[in-house]
Amino acid sequence: MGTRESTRTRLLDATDELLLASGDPATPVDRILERAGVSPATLYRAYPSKEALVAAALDRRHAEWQAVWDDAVARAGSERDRLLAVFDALEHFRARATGARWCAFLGTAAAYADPPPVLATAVAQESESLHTRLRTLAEPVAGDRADELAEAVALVFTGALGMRLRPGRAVATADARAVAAVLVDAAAAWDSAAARGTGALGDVPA
Amino acid sequence: MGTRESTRTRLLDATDELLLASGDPATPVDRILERAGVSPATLYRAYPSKEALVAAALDRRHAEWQAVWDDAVARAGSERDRLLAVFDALEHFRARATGARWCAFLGTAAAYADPPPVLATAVAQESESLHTRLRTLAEPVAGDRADELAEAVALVFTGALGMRLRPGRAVATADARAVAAVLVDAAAAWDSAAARGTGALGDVPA
DNA sequence: GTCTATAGTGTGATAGAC
DNA sequence: GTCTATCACACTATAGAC
Repeated sequence: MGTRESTRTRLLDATDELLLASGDPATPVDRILERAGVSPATLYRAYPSKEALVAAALDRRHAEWQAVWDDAVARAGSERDRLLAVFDALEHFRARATGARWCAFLGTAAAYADPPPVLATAVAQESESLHTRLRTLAEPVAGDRADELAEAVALVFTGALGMRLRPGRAVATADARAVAAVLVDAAAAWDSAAARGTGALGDVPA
Repeated sequence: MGTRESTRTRLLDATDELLLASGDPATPVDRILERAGVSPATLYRAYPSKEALVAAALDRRHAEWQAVWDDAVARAGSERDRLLAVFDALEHFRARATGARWCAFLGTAAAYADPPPVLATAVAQESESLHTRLRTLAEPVAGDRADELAEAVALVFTGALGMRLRPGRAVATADARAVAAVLVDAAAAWDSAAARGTGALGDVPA
């Protein structure tokens, strides 16, 4: 399929570094081509459009993220820690060479009021897998209220990413994890209270 | 300084609707000019650049947001509710004619890896005032740990905005408020425990 | 034959002259 | 308010190098 270092790989690397990690949605193709050491013709034989290239880079990034997250879950020693492992994974993921300015997927979603289908799909897949996995990990902790807890953890997780856009107000991953831990423990209390058939502190207002 | 409906106002209105609310950072000037019924020359006599116009629109939006937030705080009946009023304000603010796709300020921050100074300033002002106000409102509830609680509320608030970028996963403002309420109550427990001179449940890890 | 280099096209934008 | 200079971008087409 290619030379020694596939041109596709070089294109994906350049896109990952220049566009996704830097979080500059206006990165022109020329800079990607230059960095990849690839000519325009080669790009457009490999991918039908710039957006398709970006989508492919997002897909690859997603797979890497899943792997990092899996490892973090595997290292965790309790059900509570397995649910919170998403924050440990984030710390590892961010520490890589191509850690993103805030989030490659949300950044792509933010760039388009009406995203091209190929990008909408890439973004939606990450959001879906985030929810599905959190939902699964929340179940042993929160039982019937796993959906609620998964949403709360996703909220804090997404908040930690978004806070990086606020100058001087980025939140340490450990702090976000601690905030989520309070929610996890509260939910665990609801759940065991429910198991005992009583209501508990957090029977939310409206 | 203008005709009957100042051209500046019409430009700001158009920018607010077309660029900030729709959350499309690539909105061209032409569409703004067309909507405002204003000629290019007029724009560039009023503002030195497109970015300066956007910054002015952000500043105006910020002032409106502050007013809505002030009202919500004034309507609240307890210190706890005054801190959580930021979510009531968000609900009101979003319900206006020009409610944003997710957030006009974070959207601007996301659009540029290295924002033009005039925009960086507009964005930073909103983030600063968010923190300062939350910090002040958190003090009666959390005492010494007001900073921590303010950061946690900002985290959930920003998370609620960011979740709107996840297709099908937007979080109801009321749900985000309920999540924040759990954190507020936990912090209040820490604070009163501290007042009694004991440690409490949430003595966070690292 | 896959790739590079380069030149070129169409489009649409910012900015400013008239 | 019209009109235009300049530019940058996505993408294509051609011709040759390894």
